[in-house]
Amino acid sequence: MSTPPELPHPPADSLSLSQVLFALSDPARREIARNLREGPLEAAACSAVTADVPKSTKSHILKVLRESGVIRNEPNPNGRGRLLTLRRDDIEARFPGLIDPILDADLRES
Amino acid sequence: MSTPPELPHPPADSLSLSQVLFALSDPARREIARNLREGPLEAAACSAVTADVPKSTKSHILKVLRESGVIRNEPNPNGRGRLLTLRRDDIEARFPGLIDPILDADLRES
DNA sequence: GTGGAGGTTCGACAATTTTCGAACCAATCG
DNA sequence: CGATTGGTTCGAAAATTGTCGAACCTCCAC
Repeated sequence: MSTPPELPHPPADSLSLSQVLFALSDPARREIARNLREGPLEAAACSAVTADVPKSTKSHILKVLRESGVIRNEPNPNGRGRLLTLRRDDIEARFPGLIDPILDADLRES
Repeated sequence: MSTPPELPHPPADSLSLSQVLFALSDPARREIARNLREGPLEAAACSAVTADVPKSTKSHILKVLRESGVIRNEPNPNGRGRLLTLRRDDIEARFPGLIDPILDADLRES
């Protein structure tokens, strides 16, 4: 019956700044967001997290990003696995100018 | 001899994005930063935190902000108590465009 | 169907963060 | 000199986060 893993996402107009900043305050989570800048990716293809971390941990990382509204995580329409999308427009609409400086900054982070 | 409560501050060129974002991911801490936008303030005059919170707690809040490099906390040159300053230029130099959207956003935060 | 591969959830435990009282410190005012 | 004001530091206890194995689910491929 019900298409199962349809995970909950916060609506675009109720994103919380605290949650977004918190989610992006972690390098690993930020790296994923940065991976999605050029477009959606299959979860399995996310570098740096593809790394040597147990899948339950990876799943938790994605959960924080999803629940904060930073990414969307949905079943891959055409293909297997899940598709991750940066919710750039939603974030930009609610917190104009916020997302780019954050993702740009990592390029020169120590 | 040494003027005592000279608290340590991270140098401008070594601010960590993770630490800055984390510090600003908390509404109370963000509110203080916002209070300092128009210029330095005596610590005792910080609204919202002047609120009903024990001083040790308030001091801890300031510590997180200071150690992340968001604010400077120094003895008040002319006057009693301490002077808080937003390290706007330092943050801007290291993470261009980051600070304003964050502080602006609170105006419309739920 | 059976067997992965890909992924979520749950529970437990470790690690970090928060909160707050108590002790302490420095400067100012009587 | 006290005493008061404004503030930091230190524990310790509470709350939140992070990590990871085990169990489970689901879509393919065979």
